[in-house]
Amino acid sequence: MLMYQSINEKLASTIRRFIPDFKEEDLSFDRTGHCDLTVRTFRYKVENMESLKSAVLEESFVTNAVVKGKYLNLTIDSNYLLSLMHSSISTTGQYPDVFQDPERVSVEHTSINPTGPIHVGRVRNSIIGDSISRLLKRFGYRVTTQYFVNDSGKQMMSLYLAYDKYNSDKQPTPELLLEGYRRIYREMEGTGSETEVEEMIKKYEEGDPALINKVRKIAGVMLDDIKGDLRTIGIKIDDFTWESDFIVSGEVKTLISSLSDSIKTDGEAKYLEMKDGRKVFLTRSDGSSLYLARDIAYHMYKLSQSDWLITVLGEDHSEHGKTLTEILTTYFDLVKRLDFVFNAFVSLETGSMSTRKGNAITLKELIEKTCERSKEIITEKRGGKTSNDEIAMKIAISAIRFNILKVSASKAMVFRWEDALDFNGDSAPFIMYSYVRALNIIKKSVVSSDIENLTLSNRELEKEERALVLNMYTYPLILSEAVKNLKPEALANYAFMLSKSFNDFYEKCKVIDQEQEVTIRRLITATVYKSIIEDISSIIGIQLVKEM
RNA sequence: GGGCUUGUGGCCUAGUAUGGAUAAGGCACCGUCCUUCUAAGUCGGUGAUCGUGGGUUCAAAUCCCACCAGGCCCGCCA
Repeated sequence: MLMYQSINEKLASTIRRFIPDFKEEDLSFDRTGHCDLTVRTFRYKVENMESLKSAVLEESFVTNAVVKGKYLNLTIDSNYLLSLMHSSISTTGQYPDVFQDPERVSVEHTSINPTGPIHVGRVRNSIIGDSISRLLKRFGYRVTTQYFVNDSGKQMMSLYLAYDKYNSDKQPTPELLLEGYRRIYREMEGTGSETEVEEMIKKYEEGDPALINKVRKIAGVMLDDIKGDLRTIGIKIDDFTWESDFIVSGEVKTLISSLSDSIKTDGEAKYLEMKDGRKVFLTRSDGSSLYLARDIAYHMYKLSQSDWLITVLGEDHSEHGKTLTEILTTYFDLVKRLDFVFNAFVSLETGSMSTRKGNAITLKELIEKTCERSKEIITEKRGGKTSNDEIAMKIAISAIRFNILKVSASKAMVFRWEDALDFNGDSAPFIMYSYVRALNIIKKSVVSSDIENLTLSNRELEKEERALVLNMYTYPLILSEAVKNLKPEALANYAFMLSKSFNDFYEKCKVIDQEQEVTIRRLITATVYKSIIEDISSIIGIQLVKEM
């Protein structure tokens, strides 16, 4: 949790001396160019705006106040804000400060069936989930990331069966498995017969240890491939749980019997009736369990070790999320916090992506092309000098993560190569480049060693400098909102806005070779910017570089 | 048919939770700025009935209702 206390809180309490029911939300940083911070008084009866103004002016950090209709427009002392941020960074190493929260949070994401390599459509879920988990860690929570591995359904059985039928004499590789998977689906579609797979599901469900071992071995090959791809873009998952574990351990059976008072039956199949009348099935009529039953068991498992569960799912699972929530709250008296984040799909201009159809753009492919493009640009910028592969890779990965994260999760995306390979404007390289500029200023400045002990004068700042300081000051608010709404994309958008603001500062306010007091102040400004960008980058997965 | 969700300049997006001042950016296009901390940058310009129609309000991109269009779901699949 953040230690930060904003000046808004202090101001609000001062204002309450005149307006007892004043709410902090009527105090906001101004984006229309009238002032720094505005007080809106529309909702309240204010007899004397002038006396409110004088009271607010008593706050040392308010340097000016102007009444404009129902608005009270304030100018804030930028030097004060800058010194707040600077002292936080020099004493604790970061702004805002943070303290460890004992609450344990579980973040489940990705959880794709290991029937093929991860593709651009799926990786959105991973990027959002990973960013949320890093965001909560930054906020002080104890976070565990989770992946639920489906090894018991039709898709997994088909993958295994295909290997067993066509390629069992060969060493299983992701490519070989994928080829067999596509082939067996074509055959099943052709013959219309799925009996072989169905029999196998039944055997699996009965807990046949030899079969489970073999299927997991095959699934493991694909899963390792997925893990490797995720690792490349900086994503690590702590805990992998296999669906079949809950079948083998008998937890699914225990769960179902614990629900026996509420369960209804259709023939031999067991289901629960939801409040809206929907029937949700837990078992088939042959007694085998269904995904919902196993996922309830999985959620119970996660609940046993966490205080707050977050599950990132594709939007096709939104009904499932609703069902789970209803079951956990009504039948298991869940009091812990349970959140689902749904992401809309990424499609191609030609339509949806599908591993089975083979028209998906894999993450590998995306990384490769983006990296190539990145190398090209570096070579171009450096005037033909050799490019640095490590820097190119970091730029590529950051660009990929940023491009996918920056769009709100609920919004459908169309993947276009031209957008993916554009490193201008609203992109990670823009932010990374601004960061390099800040580093260069700090590196080249001669007074940097004394920066810890400097005091700021009260001299008026340039417009661009003031704007940057104010924008940086709001970082903790952005961070808190992102946590509250589970919207890591807010940080991506903020990082871009802040970098744009830094670029304005960079163009207009020279740091080196100015009057010493000006140099120092601007150096501190650049240092705070550097710190915030490092902080955000570690959350949204931008891999900063020292030169570009 | 029912449910969920999205609709903002030519294209892409932010803002919608908690209504508040001339709707904020990016791409593309036209023009500007490198002997000064890296031009992957800066500044200026063109370009918006915020899907449509009603309603609530002193005030609506934001709240309510209806409609239109796209996406997703409505399985003893996962």
